[in-house]
Amino acid sequence: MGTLKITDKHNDKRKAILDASLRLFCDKCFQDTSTASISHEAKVATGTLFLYFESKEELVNELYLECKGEFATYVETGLWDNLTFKTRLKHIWERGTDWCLQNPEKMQFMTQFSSSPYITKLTREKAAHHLRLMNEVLDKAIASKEVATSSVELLSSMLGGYFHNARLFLLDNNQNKNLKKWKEEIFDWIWKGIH
Amino acid sequence: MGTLKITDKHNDKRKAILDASLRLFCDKCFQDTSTASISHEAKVATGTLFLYFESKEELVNELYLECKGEFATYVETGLWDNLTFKTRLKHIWERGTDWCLQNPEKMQFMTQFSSSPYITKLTREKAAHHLRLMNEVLDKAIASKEVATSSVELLSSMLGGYFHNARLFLLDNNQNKNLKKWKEEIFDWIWKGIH
DNA sequence: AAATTTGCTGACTGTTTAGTCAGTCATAAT
DNA sequence: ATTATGACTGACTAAACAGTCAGCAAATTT
Repeated sequence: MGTLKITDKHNDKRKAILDASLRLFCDKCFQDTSTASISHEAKVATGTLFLYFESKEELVNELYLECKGEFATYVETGLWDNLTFKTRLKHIWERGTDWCLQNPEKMQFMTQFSSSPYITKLTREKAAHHLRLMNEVLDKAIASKEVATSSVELLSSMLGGYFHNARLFLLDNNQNKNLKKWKEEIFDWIWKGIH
Repeated sequence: MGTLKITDKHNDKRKAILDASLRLFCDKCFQDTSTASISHEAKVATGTLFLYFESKEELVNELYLECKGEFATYVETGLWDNLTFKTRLKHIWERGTDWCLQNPEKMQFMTQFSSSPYITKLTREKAAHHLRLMNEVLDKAIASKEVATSSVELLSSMLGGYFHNARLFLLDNNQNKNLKKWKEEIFDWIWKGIH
């Protein structure tokens, strides 16, 4: 890859390619989305894609990281240290849900690629680092015995899965007028389970 | 596909191809597993695969259906009508967990392909039909008000996700001596949440 | 105004793959 | 023993794809 100067114009093309990738990867899987179709959707030449990203794999890893980063930034905004554990957990639940409902494509993409072999270990580590504030909330709650569990890993895994499934369910039923009621019902449910 | 007589020999080849597919699909995704490699692993010629399955897609759909069917049969064995809801839910949890721990490759394959675009709507419907006894348990519990929820879909989705995540967690920590304790802790957790 | 640099283009290539089909071989029927 | 059947084979093909590169055009420098 020739080194490109980082300018506004540069970022426009880069963003156009990432946006096009997001749309296409949601429709088809990694292998069935050709670099040619991404370039076409982004309205750049086939070669341009490889100026901005070394390979198709690097492209999808970058996209994954940007989505996770955006999610983490949104969720962790306002997650102050001095709040109670329940308030902080509710904050994560509320803002996480909001972001997912407002960014269905990004949510779908992250779900689809979270178990993909094309996302490298390094990318996963970087993504986990983005979410470190959220993990701190759990760690502190366990340390201060606010949650009864025999294993940190178990709690973290279950809660992650819980949130994830619930968000997917709400996303599937986004049109429904009971959305707000369901959101509250699910949180109560989670809280009953872990407390 | 020419029509093949169904004999023991026939079933041997068919099974060899399905077994090889399972092993390879766990390693790589659909697109990165070539029919040539499946044939090689199954010790048959490349053309033979297409005598038993019309296409690579039909092969993966058949494999998916066989796995789901095997799981359903195992879980639903002994799931009698006359037991209490809690006993029946515990039965599903216990046997579901056992099967997953004993069939890690099939579990991995089902997880990987449950959100794959290569599994058709028809296959999903057939798979759901295999699991209808389990769904009956939920329906009856809701009808008899043993579970408080505002939505059958919500309960079903959350419980499915719960079980699924918990099984994945136990599978990841299969070697651990706390396995039995964790299994019980998770069930109590689930029960606390829904009851 | 000329020269140089740099972003961008898209036709092209080497490789890989699903699926085919003409032919072989083992078994069964006559 | 001869013929017939049908499972099985594997070299082959047409299509698709990631990534390249020689050249162009616009911007920047001299």
